[in-house]
Amino acid sequence: MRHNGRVTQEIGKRPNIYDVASAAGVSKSLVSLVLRGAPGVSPARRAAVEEAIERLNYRPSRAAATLAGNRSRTIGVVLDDYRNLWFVDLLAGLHDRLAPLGFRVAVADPSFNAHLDRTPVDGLLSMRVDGVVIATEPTEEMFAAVDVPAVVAGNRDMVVPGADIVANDDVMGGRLATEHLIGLGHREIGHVTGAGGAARLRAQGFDAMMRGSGLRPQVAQGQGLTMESDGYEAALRLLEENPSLTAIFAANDTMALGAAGAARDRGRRIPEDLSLIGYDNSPLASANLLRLTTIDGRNRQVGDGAAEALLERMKDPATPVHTKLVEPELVLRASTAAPA
Amino acid sequence: MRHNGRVTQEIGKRPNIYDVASAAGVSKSLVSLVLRGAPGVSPARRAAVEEAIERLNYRPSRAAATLAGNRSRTIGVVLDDYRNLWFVDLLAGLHDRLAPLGFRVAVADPSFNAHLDRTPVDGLLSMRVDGVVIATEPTEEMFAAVDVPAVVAGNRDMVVPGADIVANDDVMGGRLATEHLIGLGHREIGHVTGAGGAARLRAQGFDAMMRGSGLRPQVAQGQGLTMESDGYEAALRLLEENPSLTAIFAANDTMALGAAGAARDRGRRIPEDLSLIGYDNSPLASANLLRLTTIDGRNRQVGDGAAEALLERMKDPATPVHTKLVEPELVLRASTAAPA
DNA sequence: CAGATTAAATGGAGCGCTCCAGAAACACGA
DNA sequence: TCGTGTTTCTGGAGCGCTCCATTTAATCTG
Repeated sequence: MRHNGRVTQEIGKRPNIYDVASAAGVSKSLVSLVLRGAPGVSPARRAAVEEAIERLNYRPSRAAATLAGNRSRTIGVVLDDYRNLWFVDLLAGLHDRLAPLGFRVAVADPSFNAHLDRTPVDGLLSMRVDGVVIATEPTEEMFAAVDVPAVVAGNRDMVVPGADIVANDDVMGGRLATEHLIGLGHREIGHVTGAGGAARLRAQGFDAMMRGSGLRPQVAQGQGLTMESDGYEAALRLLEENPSLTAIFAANDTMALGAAGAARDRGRRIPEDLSLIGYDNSPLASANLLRLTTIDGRNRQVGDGAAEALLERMKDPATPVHTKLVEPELVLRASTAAPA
Repeated sequence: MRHNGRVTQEIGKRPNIYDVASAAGVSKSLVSLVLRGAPGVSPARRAAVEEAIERLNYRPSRAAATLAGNRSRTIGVVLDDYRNLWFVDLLAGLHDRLAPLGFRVAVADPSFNAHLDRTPVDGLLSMRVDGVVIATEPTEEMFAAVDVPAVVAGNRDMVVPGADIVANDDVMGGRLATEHLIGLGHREIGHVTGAGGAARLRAQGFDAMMRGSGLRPQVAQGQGLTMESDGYEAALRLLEENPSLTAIFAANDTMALGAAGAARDRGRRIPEDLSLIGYDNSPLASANLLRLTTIDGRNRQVGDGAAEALLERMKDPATPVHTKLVEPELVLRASTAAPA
């Protein structure tokens, strides 16, 4: 009723669906169908609506669509830290799987909480996301709030009840890295680890492989998390404790960078005097200065799997919770070689 | 009217503002005031409302708030590429300035376009952002669409009409880096540059400083943009063309990493045989392996300035367009030294 | 070619907030 | 006690969509 008398759009006002409808000579409902790419719209009308949209420079209101539809067609991703680049492929994987289905991806950063929001999840729930990907260590507070399908990406310490887990197989990756070094002939191998579930599992793979081969696992943990400086410091300690060490497996590429610094500072050339292997296959690893042999966790696949799990749970919330592990693979570069 | 008869919230339904209102024994309008942190609410009622919110686990609908208020209290940021970490400080600066005023920050990635959206700006406009920060090279299409206050962060090739520009002073930074090398005693200095406005200006600063000191500017541009491999390749060329080169200034830290690889491959130690200076003061620069002397563009300040400009233009859209340059500063580390 | 079936298009009723004009409650001096 | 401000609080009217039950148009079938 309010719109019946309107023939032209008032100037200075953003056009809405009614403006488009009257410009195209159709009903607002038809415009809505075109916007959502629904089937069962005649080509002629669809074209007319699209032309009107173009002509009016119309842009649909996400807010109205979300409110009316009671769903945002958006998947929220909780991120740790932008400096750790593993999330880039994760996002790409999520997007590739979700975009064709009309879903958007929205990122929430724990450090960027808005007024009243206690956790980044609050912000996402306020925007009525249809699902949540937790790509950080979950907290009690966080998952107490979640009432939409959720999946935890990456291996974590805490388990979120009701959430699927999709991650690369960190234990296997740790084993793979260690196996590679042993295969090269190394016997004195150190592992630089950090805090967090993924690092723990990688260490576990290292430990299992070493013991399985009758070798002594030597591990050093950085003071902090899994940063460059932690890798540096831990590698330094490793090298000090056992000067006959010929290889180091770092829990991730960033720590491997730190380990490379430690090796340089101790006069050890890579790979001649010390083999070094990282984890993540980050852009860093392919740098010419390092040419770092590493493990690729195939995070794009993890993103794809996370999207898959979310989609399934959105269709049927009663789907039993499951864990999906993506097989990691060894990426050979120039930082590992047979011991002298 | 629809809500008058409702005493308790139906189970399984998300509570809304009316549920909170009746639980707290106040009107929905009062709840709205509390939600927005408005003044002029008695402490007693405010507490009652907050208690009800807590008890019902109520989470306001952003969609409804945006729709009703005709504004989202959100600033959109268009990002280039997550791998280039300069945006991290930019976001932090934006957030710190904006969050206390109740604004959120939403990120749009050009590679992640949704259905119907031609540019990442479309997505942001659909969510009715109150302002846009363009932290990437703008395109014609992009700014044709923008009808909210906009600011371009960083120096770009294209000028967006009506948008303020906030950036670090790349020319000055280029001059600073070059001055540092000259001051150290270097005479044969090369510059590794890339595509894009910022790189061009940094090269300009390099050029000016070299000529001003009566030295010959030697520049090599990578094939691609400003990636590690481009830095590697360009530095290799530089070293080949002029073996007596004693210092290289790279357009950013990532390219500097590439240049460090080139130096290593040509048997040049840093800083003994070759001084190297980067730009951006990224986490990479502080790595122990590089200890890279670099220029800090103070992107946090840039973010702050961008927020400031947006806020001003939101208050008064007629504010004349202006450019704000943040003074960069030299960060001394171990990759530069006097020539042998 | 009438009747049945299917496809295409429509109008109304919300979704959950904000904004605004005005009502109610409170304060205070004459 | 009563005006007269000054706070504080309230109800109504949308915001621009989606969803759904219907209507209308097109197509088929014997």
